[in-house]
Amino acid sequence: MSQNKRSEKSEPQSKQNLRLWLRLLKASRIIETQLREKLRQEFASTMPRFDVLAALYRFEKGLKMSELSNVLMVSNGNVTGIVDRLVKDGLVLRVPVAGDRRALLVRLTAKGREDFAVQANAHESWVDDMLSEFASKGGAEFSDQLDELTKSLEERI
Amino acid sequence: MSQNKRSEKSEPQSKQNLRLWLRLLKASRIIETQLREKLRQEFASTMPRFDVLAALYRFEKGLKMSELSNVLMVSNGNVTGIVDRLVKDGLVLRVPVAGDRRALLVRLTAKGREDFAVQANAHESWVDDMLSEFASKGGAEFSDQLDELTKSLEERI
DNA sequence: GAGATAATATTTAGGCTTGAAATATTTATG
DNA sequence: CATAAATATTTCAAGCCTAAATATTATCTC
Repeated sequence: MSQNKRSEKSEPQSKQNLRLWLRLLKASRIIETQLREKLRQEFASTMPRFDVLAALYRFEKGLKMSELSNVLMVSNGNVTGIVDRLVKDGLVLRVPVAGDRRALLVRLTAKGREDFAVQANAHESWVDDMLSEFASKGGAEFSDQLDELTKSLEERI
Repeated sequence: MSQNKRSEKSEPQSKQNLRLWLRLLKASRIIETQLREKLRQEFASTMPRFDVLAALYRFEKGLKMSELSNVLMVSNGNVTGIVDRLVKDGLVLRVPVAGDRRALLVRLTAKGREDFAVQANAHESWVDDMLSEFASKGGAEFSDQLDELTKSLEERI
């Protein structure tokens, strides 16, 4: 029971916030759906795979499984399966960590690095195609507001 | 025109658009994750279930399976499973459509309607709690921009 | 009407996701 | 040293999600 009793008739603020969230979700889903379809069609891949490769591309020395799941903000068990499949496809390696036999470092293979570079270029241009029209009219400000929103959300945790 | 707002190197537009998308995705994920956790903890339910109930609550006469999947922007086969479970839990009914033996109308039961009303109130206040701080500083404009973004995205399809 | 095409819903196969429990290893404590 | 606590990862069960295949019913065209 929150201290805000929004059930009063003349209190549209919570409705406005709800609408804001629904709009955010809708825009996000449209973009995500299109990107997922592109990844599937062009590279026979998926968003989660792309996200893992992106993280490993950025951290060249590799990431431990737990670090990977932190960076991606997904559960531990989730990453295991995705990495399993990437290993099977030769894009990623599990390397033992010296001095800690519990941990494994996940790293891109040469092929993984090459493949991702191509995919990342395509991905960037897909996003650009989707957003360029909107962004030409105040996209920078909007982007900054999104950043503020995220910060405001993270403060609450 | 704030095209060269960044550094002297003038980052390409596509990078800015990519950042916009990543910020949108991040904000969306934070909210979604928190809502999902709340639904699970408070009502032993999930987002997809909530979404289905919300759609059926809005369309009192019920929706065909295909209409439901259109409204929710998810695949046909997906809805089948969710509705199966909602039927099993007594929140939803499948009703034959007179004159078309292919189609089924999905409708809330009395219990479904009652349960959802409670959940929707809670959901609205969760969202309000998350967004009220941010929304107090220009949230209305931001919301309108989100709406424009969605329209711009939908024009491209 | 007959046959083709479209609409509707389900099933299937494969992958994604979570939280909880299980396993293995390391570190801290008595 | 022994044992408990903490850390790292995997496994598991359940549900979510998609695209493709299937089955049934409706509609269209000739």
